[in-house]
Amino acid sequence: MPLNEAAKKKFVAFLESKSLRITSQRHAIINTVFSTDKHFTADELLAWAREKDKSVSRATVYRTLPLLTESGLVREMDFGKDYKFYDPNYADHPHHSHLICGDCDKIVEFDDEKLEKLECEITEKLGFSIKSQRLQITGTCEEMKRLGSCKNKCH
Amino acid sequence: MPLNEAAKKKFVAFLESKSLRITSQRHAIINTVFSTDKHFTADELLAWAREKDKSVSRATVYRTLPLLTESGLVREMDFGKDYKFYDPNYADHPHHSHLICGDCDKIVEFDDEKLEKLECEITEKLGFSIKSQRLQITGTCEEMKRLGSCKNKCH
DNA sequence: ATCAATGCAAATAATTTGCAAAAAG
DNA sequence: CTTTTTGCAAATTATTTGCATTGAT
Repeated sequence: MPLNEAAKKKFVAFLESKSLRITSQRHAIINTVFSTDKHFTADELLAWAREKDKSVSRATVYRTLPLLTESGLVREMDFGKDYKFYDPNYADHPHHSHLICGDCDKIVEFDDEKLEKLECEITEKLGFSIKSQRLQITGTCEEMKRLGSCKNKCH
Repeated sequence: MPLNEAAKKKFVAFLESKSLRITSQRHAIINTVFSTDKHFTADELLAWAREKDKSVSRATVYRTLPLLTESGLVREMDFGKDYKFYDPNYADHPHHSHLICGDCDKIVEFDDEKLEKLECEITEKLGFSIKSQRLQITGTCEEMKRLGSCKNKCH
């Protein structure tokens, strides 16, 4: 998957706006993060970044992750495991939601305008204005129920 | 807040169905959990349960929590802290969502039929059938923005 | 030069677990 | 009696942090 140049540029601008430095280690981390659309863990990010630059340490990964989330380009996700996942797709799809297959754990991301509008309405009716949203739907694969496996939808 | 007898009965039935025992410590924990509508941490639950039965240990709390979530009567929640919260209101409102005030951290729970229906439709369109859902909306209090504090809505 | 960023190794803190003793059914 | 549950204390594990050194600007 090619590097998402636009996202990288935004993050570099974010760092510069806070007078933070673009070190070679951060370079490796940034390039890794914005060259995938997969959810990743801190551990995976460390391994991938090290393939590009052997000098990246675990501490630097853990120190860079909060910068990425603070910039809004990456979002911390909780899927009930005891470690966190990070989703790099908020750069391109700032409002997306997650559908998780309860059978095979595959995660589908989706955007839905009607949903977005409804959430906004509900929020305003309660006296707030919406800032952000996280929706996780857990589902069962229909294919799975009919055929005993969810080849098409879930693998 | 009075004990939610119905929820307690359901959980006791759940334990019996798995031939698990109703010990005095579990009694104290169950009574605590179903006598509040607040989200709580493991640590808080331990403190509260100990007020009822001094012999409850941290280990027992941590061993009982997964039983509560497995029963579906309590749900584990992630609000971005490094410890988990537990929500005892799924017994009475199995589909509720959370609206979090970004200004004062107050959490409002709400049910919405239209939302539920829409989520179901989206899920089916993607080839799944819905099993469960978690929605967290973060908002800004209107009162806050106008008056500089959110007395009515948020405190 | 200056000040932020690094790697390392040690610290932190929530949660889990092994085990021998206690209690439920 | 049998089997589960308990408390305790030690273990686990993701993440954080102090510090002396390095590197970006």
